[in-house]
Amino acid sequence: MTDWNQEKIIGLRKKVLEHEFSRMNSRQREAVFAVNGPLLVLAGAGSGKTTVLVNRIANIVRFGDAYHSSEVKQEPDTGLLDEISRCLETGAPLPESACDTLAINPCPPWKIMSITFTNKAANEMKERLSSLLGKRGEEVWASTFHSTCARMLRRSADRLGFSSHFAIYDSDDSKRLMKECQKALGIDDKKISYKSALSEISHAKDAMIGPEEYLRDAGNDERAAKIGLLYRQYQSRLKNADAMDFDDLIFNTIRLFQKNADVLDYYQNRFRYILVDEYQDTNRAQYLFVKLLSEKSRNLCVVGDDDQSIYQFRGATIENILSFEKTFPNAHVIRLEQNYRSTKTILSAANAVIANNENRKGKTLWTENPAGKKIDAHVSFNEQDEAAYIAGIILDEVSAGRHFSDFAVLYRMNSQSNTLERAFTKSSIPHRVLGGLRFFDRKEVRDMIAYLSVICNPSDEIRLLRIINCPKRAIGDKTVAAATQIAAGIGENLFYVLKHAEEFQPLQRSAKKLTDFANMIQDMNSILLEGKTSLADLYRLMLKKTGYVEALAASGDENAQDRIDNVNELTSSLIQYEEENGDEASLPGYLEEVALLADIDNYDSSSDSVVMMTMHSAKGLEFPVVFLPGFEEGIFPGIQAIFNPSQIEEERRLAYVAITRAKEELHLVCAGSRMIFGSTQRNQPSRFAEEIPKELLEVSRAYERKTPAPEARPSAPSYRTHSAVSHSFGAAWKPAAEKSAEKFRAGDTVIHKTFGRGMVLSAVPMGNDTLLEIAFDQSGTKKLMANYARLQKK
DNA sequence: ATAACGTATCGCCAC
DNA sequence: GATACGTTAT
Repeated sequence: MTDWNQEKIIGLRKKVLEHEFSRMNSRQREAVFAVNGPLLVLAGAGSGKTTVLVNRIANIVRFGDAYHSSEVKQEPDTGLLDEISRCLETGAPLPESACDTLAINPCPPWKIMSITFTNKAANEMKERLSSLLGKRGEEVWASTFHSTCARMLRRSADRLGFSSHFAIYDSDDSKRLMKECQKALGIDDKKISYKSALSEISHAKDAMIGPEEYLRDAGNDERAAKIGLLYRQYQSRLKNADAMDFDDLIFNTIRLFQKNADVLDYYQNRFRYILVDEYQDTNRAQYLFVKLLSEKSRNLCVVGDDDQSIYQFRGATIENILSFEKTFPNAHVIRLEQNYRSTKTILSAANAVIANNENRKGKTLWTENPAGKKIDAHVSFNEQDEAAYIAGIILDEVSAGRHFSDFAVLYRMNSQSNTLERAFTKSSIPHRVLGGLRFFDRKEVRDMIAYLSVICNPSDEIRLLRIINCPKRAIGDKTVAAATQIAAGIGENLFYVLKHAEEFQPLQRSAKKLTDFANMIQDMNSILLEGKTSLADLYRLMLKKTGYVEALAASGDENAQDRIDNVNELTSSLIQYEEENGDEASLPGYLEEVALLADIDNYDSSSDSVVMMTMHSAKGLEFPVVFLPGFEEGIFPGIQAIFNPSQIEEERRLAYVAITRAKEELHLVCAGSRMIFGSTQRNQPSRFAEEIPKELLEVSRAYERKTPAPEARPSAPSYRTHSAVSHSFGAAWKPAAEKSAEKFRAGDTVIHKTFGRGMVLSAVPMGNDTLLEIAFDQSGTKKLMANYARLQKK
């Protein structure tokens, strides 16, 4: 092949690749083609980072490093070259054979690891990979840190003295376990709360400090020494229960790598490319994990935004992103600053707010999108009015043609959701609340999970303790304490003691109850091990044997039916899991999935309802209209952050995340007074609202929306005026029950406050309300909800 | 010894 | 406002 030919082929190849990824901007393409070596992508909100990640993987799988390579594998025959040129001209997709010819060092998909933050993001990644790469896309390892580590640990669990089906403890289990440890060591919760102990231990694990080392470091510090003892006890109990907590998953994987060169070597060779999303939210241990894995290949790509780092409270360190270039010499850095999501107004507001932070890399997002509406900053009287205000806007805009699913309400803390929810229910606005009490956090569901865990692994003491007397089996605290003590004394696990209760003098009295219980668990364990029964059937059998549902029904609990429904709902969850995983399905597998589930994972954007969640959960999502209630000092920023500059910066980043979720419209709402933790507080509007340039805002106050009440004065309303106006304000918006009596039908002539006179064309009942189609004399035909359109019949 | 009842406490964000 | 604990009734 002549030099000339080679050059021509390389040139053509570049053209083809650029064409293949032509839907992206040049910066994004740069990231897609920068395949080898460390790469840091600083991706602002809405700059298309998921697209970049997915396409980068697709490029690696299909073309390898062809874009930057000067190598030419073989001279393609002229027929193929002609065909490629034709495709370039017409924009037709490239034949697969052409990809093969052009590719240099393409990478099999299973050699690529992509780590995301939530399962939802991982699934989205998998879906987009499948649509881009077909079946090959499914072979990419795309999951969260925790599931990736769990997967690796199960393979080599024996090296660490765990079984391959070890249990994963979530924070509730950890909490229970820590309380047991405190009890065992006689450490008063008032001196060292289980919370502070757990958080200390979590930090220690993040720094890769084990219990013994921690105790050594404690020295003369009495408190640290006690925590060290708790730490040691906690870990030894976890080990005995064949269980790991969330932090252990990362910690133990790193230990596994450090102590077993062959294992590390295997994974270093196996994964040629590693990609990490949301890198700003990784902690030290996660950084170490990624660093170890990529040491050989050096092909590490991390994507993140220092301005969106909102998990420092749980150990994420912004250092990881700020010092990436130092840690990985010759790292390539690419900034994505074009935003495709929001209007100019929203983006300017976000930029203005985040500019007040000191500690950041600094970047300014821009967009080609239109300026859009001004940001609505509204001051309402109290939290009920705030909720009513939001409900009112939603109804107005739905009447004007928006869908309920266009709206999101993002709040700082879950406890804010109640008032909002009540207002929505009252106005029959379909809505879903994410977070708060998750399905899998409900007591009865946790009980069922505990049963399944114990059936799977009877040495799981924490779960065993949870269910031993639930439903009531007349096994009391004293008996349990005695049994636990015996177990510790003879070095066997609790289950063994229960099973052989007759042999132990102190347990004589309750021996039968204990052995009955143990036998029941063991029977089901045998059935599980036989492997002939489906998980759903095993679960049904378990319900029958334990009599849990009957006990619930007899309990007289007013929510009994709900709880029974939840217990039964778990059957569907098991069936679904089995369907999705086929032969791979296993009880430990199911339990792992459940343990690593985040509530955002259940978010399904397809149903037409308003979604409510915390600002944290909303990271990575976008909505046409976003409401941010509680935009007040003391709520957001939260009271605990106000006197701490670094926490204020984190809150401000959260504000930045929240604001940039909005595509078209943003509403900042605050309340002049609010009931919080049982007492009424009067909060100033949030400093973050003050940081937005005035010209971007459209400020309104509650009394301006309605007919101004004569006693309402524009500045600092007294408590009296406030309550009076608040009442009339609330009443004006509260029409659901009263007004629905007024029925409209086709042919009626009506008057609307803003649209004027019109005639009802059709009336379709919808839930508690009626959807009206009205032809207005002036403003054309509109669809309105009868109860909220404030129509007058003529 | 166990269960039911009443009282004190404490609140965010999440894998 | 729920949940964890301590107290009392069986």
